[in-house]
Amino acid sequence: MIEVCLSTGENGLFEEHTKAEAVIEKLKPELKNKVIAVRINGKVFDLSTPITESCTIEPITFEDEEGKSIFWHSSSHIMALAVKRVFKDAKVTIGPPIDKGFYYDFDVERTFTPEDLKKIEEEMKKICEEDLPFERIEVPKEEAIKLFKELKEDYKVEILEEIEDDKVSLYKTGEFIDLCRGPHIPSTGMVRAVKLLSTSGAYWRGDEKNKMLQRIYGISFPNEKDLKDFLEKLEEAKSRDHRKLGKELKLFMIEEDIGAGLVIWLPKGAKIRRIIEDYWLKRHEDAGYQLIYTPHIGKSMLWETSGHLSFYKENMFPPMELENVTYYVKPMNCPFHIYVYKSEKRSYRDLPIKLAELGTVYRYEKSGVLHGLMRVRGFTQDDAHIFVREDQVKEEIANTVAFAIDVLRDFGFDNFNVYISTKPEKAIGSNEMWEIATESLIEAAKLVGLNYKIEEGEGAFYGPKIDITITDALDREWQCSTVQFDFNLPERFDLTYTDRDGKEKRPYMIHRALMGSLERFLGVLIEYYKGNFPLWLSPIQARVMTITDEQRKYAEEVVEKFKEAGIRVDSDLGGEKITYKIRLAETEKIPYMVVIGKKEALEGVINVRKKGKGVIGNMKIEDLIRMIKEEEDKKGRVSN
RNA sequence: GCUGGCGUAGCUCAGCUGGUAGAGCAGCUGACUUGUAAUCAGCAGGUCGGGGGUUCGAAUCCCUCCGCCAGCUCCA
Repeated sequence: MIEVCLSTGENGLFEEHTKAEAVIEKLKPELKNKVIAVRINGKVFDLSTPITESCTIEPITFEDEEGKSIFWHSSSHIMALAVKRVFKDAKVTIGPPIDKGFYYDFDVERTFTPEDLKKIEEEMKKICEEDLPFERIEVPKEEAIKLFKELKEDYKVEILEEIEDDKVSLYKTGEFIDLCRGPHIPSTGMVRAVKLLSTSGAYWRGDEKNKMLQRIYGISFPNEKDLKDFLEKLEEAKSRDHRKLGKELKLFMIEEDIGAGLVIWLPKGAKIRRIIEDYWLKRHEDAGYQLIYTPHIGKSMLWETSGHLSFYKENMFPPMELENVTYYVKPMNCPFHIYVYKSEKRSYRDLPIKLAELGTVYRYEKSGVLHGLMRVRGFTQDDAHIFVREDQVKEEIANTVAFAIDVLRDFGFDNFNVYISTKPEKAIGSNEMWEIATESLIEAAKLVGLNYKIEEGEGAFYGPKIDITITDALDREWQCSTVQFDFNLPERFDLTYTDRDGKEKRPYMIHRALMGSLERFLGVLIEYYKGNFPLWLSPIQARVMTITDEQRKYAEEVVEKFKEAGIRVDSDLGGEKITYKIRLAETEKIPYMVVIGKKEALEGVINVRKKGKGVIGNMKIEDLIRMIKEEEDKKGRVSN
């Protein structure tokens, strides 16, 4: 007999080789049909695993992240079985769980149509009703290769040939056998709700040079309700899509006739941008940056020296030639900033020199990657380059990261992801310098209290970097802030300063952008706030509206007073009913609605309604002005 | 760029298997003068993304280009 404990506290004595599921059924019957797999001594196993020694078993359910992964992984096997039933010649490749659901890649003669998806989904439901067990089979690798060769599953053979172990595990579900590490749910009956979401092409092993396979994405749950909730959330997410809201709120447009990926800022969006720019300017001057302006194009020699023509050419707009000189539209601002540095002889006393610019750059992005404001071909970076001495590296990086975070917090962002990318295989600069720079980035992150992830080897060849991403409505991450160390450009452009000892030394350079690009930043802001911008960013802060024509004159006086107080106000004094005007203002997401009727005009007050909250009541004009000012000062650091 | 889907009025969308376009909102005009999320009536608005083809006839079928959406790849 062996003693088995559950992590939830129960324990009991069992025969050796009792299966994990039997143990759980005995000790904690309420978990039956809920437990997906078990963890024994830190490792995850199938429920059918026999227990061979005394141990503690931790049941894993769908509530656990790991449980979801297993559940969805098993769902992808079910999908593969369904596809094999519907399309006999389909070859299977890989099918992992993902963040929300699963996919499986198939090699098929023709692509899947939406009707095919329906058929496959129906077949999956059948398979779930059949309640087929997932059987684990361990075989020698050679035997597995032989098996998959017979089954003509070339991709599986290819994967097997790269596996080093002599023994591999297979999982059999119905007539479908897949090479798989496991673990899996006990049987297909556990999946009670399944929905196939989309198809797409995907390169075998993610390599553009390989054959394109057909991928099917799906989601599944242990009950119908979870699926319903999931689909509702998807719908909800769509409603906060910045492309939809941008159109509805008239913030920006991207017009086919003008060009893909080229953004037009409409008056209201432009207003927000202007507010952001003014704020940005002030913050940068306060932080010791010097603001500059540089041209949009530069001679090819510039880009040869910078290395862009050898490392970045495929992302640059094609050259233009006039008077025998070739020019390129700038994809980055750095070379220009470097020339500003070079415009004077620099002393060690001058450093750090911080040059900032809202620089508009153009990059060729493949048509398939364009995405609203998030990925465009022309955008304005809130760019800056900091030239420092070696002994200033740490401090300046810490300052810059803290600055970035502080700015993001003003915009209301509080949970972002921070990534620190370290030295890649191909890199320039000494190990020592890489270490100092990387260490500085890590220290800076710690100093500001950030949780960060290290991305090994993901740095640029010229230096390590720290990136801060913000998540959009559909949980896709977008990089906004970046602080990048550069050992390369100072060398290429032969930057120097005269040190205390009279010798010429090479400065280090830090590229940084806080918001990244104003376009992307606006996109992220729209989704984050669902279009309900905090007051300091609202293009219109208050709208004055009248109940009848009689109040027009008084209303105009009220508007004037708001304007004098520096509040962004507009008015709706037309002949429509007040209910209509209110509805309009609500859909336009105007924070404060000022209603003026007979009573208010008579008493010289205003009636105030707050968006989404309803009527606040009557007050003096000055009271609302004060309220607005106070709210404005908090910027995004308050939830509204 | 690749795979699939899609492109009809300013916006949101309808238009069955081919028979030369329709609604709501917005716009304009007029009436209504209204108390916190849609007052009524009338008018106007479209080379059905561009080009080519099949057909007696194309928004509808085919080809091609452009753009959009999802994903892949990329993202110095």
